[in-house]
Amino acid sequence: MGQRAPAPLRHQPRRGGAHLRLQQEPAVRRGLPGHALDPPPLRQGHQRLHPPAQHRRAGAAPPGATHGERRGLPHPGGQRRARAGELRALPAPHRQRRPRPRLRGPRGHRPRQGVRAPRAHPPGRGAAHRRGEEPRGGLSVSAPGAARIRTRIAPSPTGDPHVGTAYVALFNCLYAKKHGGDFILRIEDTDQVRSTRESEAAILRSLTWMGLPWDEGPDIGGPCGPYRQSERTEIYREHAERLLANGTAYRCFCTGERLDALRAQQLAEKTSVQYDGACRALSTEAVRERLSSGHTFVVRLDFPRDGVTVVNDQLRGNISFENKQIDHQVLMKSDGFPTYHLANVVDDHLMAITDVIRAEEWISSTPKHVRLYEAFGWEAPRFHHLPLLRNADRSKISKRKNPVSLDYYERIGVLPEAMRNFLGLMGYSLPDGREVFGLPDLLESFDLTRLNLAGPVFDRAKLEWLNGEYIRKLGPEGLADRVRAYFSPERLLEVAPVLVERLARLDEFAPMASYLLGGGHLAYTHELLLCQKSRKGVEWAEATEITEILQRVAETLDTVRPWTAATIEAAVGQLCTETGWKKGRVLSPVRAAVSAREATPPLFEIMAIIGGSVCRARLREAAEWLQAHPRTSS
RNA sequence: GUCCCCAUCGUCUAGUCCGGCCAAGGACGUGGGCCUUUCAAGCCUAAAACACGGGUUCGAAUCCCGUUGGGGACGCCA
Repeated sequence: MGQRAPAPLRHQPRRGGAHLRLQQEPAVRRGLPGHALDPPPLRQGHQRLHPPAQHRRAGAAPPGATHGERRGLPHPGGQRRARAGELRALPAPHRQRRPRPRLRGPRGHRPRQGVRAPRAHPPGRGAAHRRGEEPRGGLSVSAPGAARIRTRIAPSPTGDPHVGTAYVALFNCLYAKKHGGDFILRIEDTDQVRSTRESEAAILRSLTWMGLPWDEGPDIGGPCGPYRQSERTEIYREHAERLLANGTAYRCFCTGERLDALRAQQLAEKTSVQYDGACRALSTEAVRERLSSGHTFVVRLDFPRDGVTVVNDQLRGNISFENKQIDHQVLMKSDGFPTYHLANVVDDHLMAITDVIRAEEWISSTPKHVRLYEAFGWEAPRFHHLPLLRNADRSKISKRKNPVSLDYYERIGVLPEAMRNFLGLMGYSLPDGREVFGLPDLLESFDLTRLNLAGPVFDRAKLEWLNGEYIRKLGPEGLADRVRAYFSPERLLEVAPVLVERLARLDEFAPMASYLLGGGHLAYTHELLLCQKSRKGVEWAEATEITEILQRVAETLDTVRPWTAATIEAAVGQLCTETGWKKGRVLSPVRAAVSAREATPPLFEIMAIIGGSVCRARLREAAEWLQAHPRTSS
């Protein structure tokens, strides 16, 4: 796939990439109200295209496999869907992945309460839509009762585009395409303080670079828009109102100070840390009084103390949580914006998401989401929790221990197809053991239940080997093409201004621009990083001090957006005032870290050219190098 | 601390559901060798793992229980 185009999956909204267009039939209408969210049936002809995958885990059957099918039992047509509907809601042990009920939860008690859906079976999504709850914009992808598979990636625009986002996006995209469905991009910018448009743009750019096309999103629109949560606040407000009205949520007037004190106390007492429900007991009058006197408040989700809430994870089976362990989550912040929990449930419902495929870190808040679906009277989507990418020390992947920005990998010349392939190797494997493969190969046998649930370490050595494989496959002409795109005219023009005054001959351009254009590893030395040269002579700084400076600068630069010489200078300047560090003390090691040279064009200009993701990575790399190479003597 | 998830070479993994074909296979990395003016690539080769303890069974990497270890969550972040 690599040779044909840099991004084999063209961005073709509503049509899917050419290589991925396996099934594009219209959404199938099911005539059975009340079961809109039954595992959607596989299309006619699906079996021809894709022989049934072998499902290792009973509880993780593909959409369309009913209980009976999973167990290899006959299923009389009439009963079949109803039974499946029940099973979706019941904490029934048969749905578990393991052959025999593996009871979870404390003391191995079989969960009995908590999942309330089965009795008053909530109206299916179709019914809800008919009542006028269809997404803004009217158009209906999800016709009543439609079973078209819809997945989404919902990044938060609060920083660099994250490799974990790409990982989750990959599997969402594959799952949707495998089942002939839609893959939606939604921007979760409900954190007013940290969200930025620059970050959002960078995320869209990187996802496009990755070659994972979405069918609906903030840039291309779609029938369920807007796809930016900050533009949907009215929707959340209405929904919060509904919960307040039906008593599943309540207003909380507690101050931040009270909450902090409460948390501190609970920590000291070593009990579980959660809200004590004080405002739950507030009388209507008390609430009215506080409201009229202008107190700010948040809306919290009420959770009964008794019982158990069961989350059915498609990859893990049933997971039960004692309700008393679950906090009364804030749903609406005092700024009127929703928290992730509310926005995500409301949007997933309104956008007719059938399968929530997200990172494992969400497992523990899923019972809150389950409760929210119940509180609204909606049927929940299927949940699939992906393992977390890890650092070499097996902690959750983080920028402090690993470059995590997609922009970084693009800048250092990782090919998007290699990145996709590599991410596809994280926790996943093809049945035949192939390791070099493209999206079409992945799709052919794609089955989420093949995922290895242990968190995979993101191993750059293997990524670079894979990238080399792809480069070799390019051949000389392909390589020339790619390099031309990599050193694009625009990119050269960024570098030209700082070099134009410093060249005697054109051939000096390449060596002088190497650290500006490339992203690769720099060779650090103690002399470079620790020597502070001035008129007074040479002074050696302490490695620990320089390490700290480098780390603090990297940290400060994390949030700088847009990335320009001026903004970088301002941020570094501010850091210096805050810490009392002298500029010269800071700038010299920063220059060394970022360029591995003693002399360069003006520091902030070259940093702007090098790019934020690479600068931050180099600062951290240099700091790490210093820690790993303590200066013994001289 | 509480709750939850996970557990095969240093790393990515196959095998686990349906126990015997596994004295555990492949890949990255590492060591050695071949090829080659050199390097890379390629080829050959070596070292390298079923966390531990019980149980079930004729038989356990695979099923059950426990322990240990790792991770995540416990925000008016997502």
